[in-house]
Amino acid sequence: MTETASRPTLEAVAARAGVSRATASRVVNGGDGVREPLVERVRRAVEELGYVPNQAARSLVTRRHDAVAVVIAEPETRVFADPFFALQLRGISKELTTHDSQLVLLLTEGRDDHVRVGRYLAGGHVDGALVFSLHLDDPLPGLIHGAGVPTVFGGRPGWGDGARNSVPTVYVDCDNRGGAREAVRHLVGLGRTCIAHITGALDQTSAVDRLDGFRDVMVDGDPALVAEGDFTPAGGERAMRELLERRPDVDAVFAANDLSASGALRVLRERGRRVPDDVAVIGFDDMLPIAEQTDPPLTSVRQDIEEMGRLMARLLLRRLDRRSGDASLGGDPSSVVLPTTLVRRVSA
Amino acid sequence: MTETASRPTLEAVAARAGVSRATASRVVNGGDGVREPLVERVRRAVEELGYVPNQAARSLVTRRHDAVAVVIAEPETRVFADPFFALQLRGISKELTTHDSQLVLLLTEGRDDHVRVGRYLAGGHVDGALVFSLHLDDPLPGLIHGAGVPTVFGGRPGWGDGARNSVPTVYVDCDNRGGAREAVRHLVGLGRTCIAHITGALDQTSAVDRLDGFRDVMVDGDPALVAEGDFTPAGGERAMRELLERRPDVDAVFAANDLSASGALRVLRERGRRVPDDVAVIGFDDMLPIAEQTDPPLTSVRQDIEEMGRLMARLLLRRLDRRSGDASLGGDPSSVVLPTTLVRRVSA
DNA sequence: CTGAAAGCGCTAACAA
DNA sequence: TTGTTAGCGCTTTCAG
Repeated sequence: MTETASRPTLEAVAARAGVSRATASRVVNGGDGVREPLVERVRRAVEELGYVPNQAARSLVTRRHDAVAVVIAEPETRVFADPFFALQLRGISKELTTHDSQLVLLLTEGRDDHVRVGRYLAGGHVDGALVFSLHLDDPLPGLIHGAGVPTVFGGRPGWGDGARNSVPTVYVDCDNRGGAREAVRHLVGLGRTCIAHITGALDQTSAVDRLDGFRDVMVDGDPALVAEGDFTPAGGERAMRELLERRPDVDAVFAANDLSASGALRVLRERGRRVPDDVAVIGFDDMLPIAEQTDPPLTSVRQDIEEMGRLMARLLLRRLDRRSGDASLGGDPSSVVLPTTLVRRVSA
Repeated sequence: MTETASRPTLEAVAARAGVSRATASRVVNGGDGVREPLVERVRRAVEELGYVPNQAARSLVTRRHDAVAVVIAEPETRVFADPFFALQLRGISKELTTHDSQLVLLLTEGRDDHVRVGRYLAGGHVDGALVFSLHLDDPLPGLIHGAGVPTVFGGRPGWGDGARNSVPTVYVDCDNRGGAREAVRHLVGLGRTCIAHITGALDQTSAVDRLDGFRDVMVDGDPALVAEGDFTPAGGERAMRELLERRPDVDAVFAANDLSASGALRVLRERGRRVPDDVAVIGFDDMLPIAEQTDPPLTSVRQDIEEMGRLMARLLLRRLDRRSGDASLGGDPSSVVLPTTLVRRVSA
């Protein structure tokens, strides 16, 4: 035990099994085309020696890394108020795990970080990237494209559905616009006549899409009934105050997410408006720890966030497989938009 | 542009700069002992070619990976209600970034995952590990120790401060016990006489330590004034109800974290008890998005979570540096316990 | 079906 | 100070 504790190599496994390194390698990588008895012997040797392949050596020759970068570009602290990313990560992690791929997390906070991330991706350390939280003016997509790494985006990027330099953009998103429409229609169905919207941060497509959904239903709505928020509770409060000032007769609010809805709720309570009697409120995301804990519990548009994460990973992995020969899987995967559902609670 | 897009190698850089591969390597790795003009030439070549070192090749010979695993072992969904992990991750990420180290995220959900993580760590893919959220019966520490990877734990592990097989356990935690004492003393100072405690999940040391702190102050307290929670709002509600039933005269509550405090607050409101007039409430963590959003805003024991993450990473990196020669840095780093501060808001 | 041998791109002795 | 050279551990033709 006082020997050098260096881990056993394939060489050692081969020696112990009485085969060549090549055969040992074949067995370790699936064992196709090796006769059963040998397979068995190698397996045993692996077991006994506690052999684990050296990923570095393997990558050096295969040029695969079995690792995927997850880039979260959120300069604001929003990330932390919102369980959103944790859920996505969980979904991604689950999917990657089943494919024996590792998750390399890249958090960025400012301009410098972008450069760093770009370099890292260009460095060929990972097989692909999953990228979140793009803002409209984000330099990241450019850097990523330059790096030439297969990428799937979380949320529709701001540059439109089209191809970008002949590489089609693949993303996973929920039906923000449709979900918003459903929420507003529900308010209409409740008999509300003065329906307002608190937007999200309008440099993100999710906020824009939800606003569009609102307008789809409220054609000819009073522009004063739209107040700009930023997805935070504080933003929701501010917007709600504005709204109350501009249109005291407001009887319903659709907020761009649960967090801003919770802010709105607080202002309404403070002003003595009863929810939902005086003002009905609907959020978006159906983030359980928020929606269920507000007073009153929040009606919200649900999106399956963990599933979105899982799907992103799956699309990326499929694309990677396709690349490395497995031509079977049909064409290049394309973007996916997941449906939403309205979850009714007390607030509307 | 239609050429093979394979990235340039050191060889190419050397050729372009008119030096040997060794010299090019030296420059890329800091350039010590290379004469200025050559350094300059190599730098330029790197620039022009857009050279990025192949990490796999480098690891193969150096046996360093410039990567650290972060293991979050939280089978419950608590992770997502709580911005806790996101904050720690941010701290860790910042620190790792300044050391050019990568963050490999390992999320585990069940027994199988533990095995997988153990194998991964044993596989020598990373230089070290940062491990969170241990529960008392967790098999992970054993696996990790077996893997022989330098590790720093987040939160005091359950097996005591001592060494484990001659390797001292290093962890970073906040002063849970002291913070709890301060909170309870504050309640006493407020003139409260019937002070209750809602515990966290008692299979975690943080919950046990906070309970101990409570008892430090409330020696001879009525055992009926301690109700078991689990760090969730639902657990907090349940515990609060019990408490109200067992001791209707309760006039103060110290909850093991903000989430359970928020649950308690809800029950108190529902029962018509005014906070803080009838019952004073204190939480723990001072998680802003929670503590500031409750009604009324929550007095809480603050711990600097991001700093804890940063510190964990720093300790680990120092240990790694020490290992690889840099003997300068003094002895092996030991555990750190960070102080807490009581943040007064309205609830107490 | 199996083995021998040639590298993948890089660092680190060792020579010059 | 710089260059030469020998691998790091693995996969993958190519013979046998």
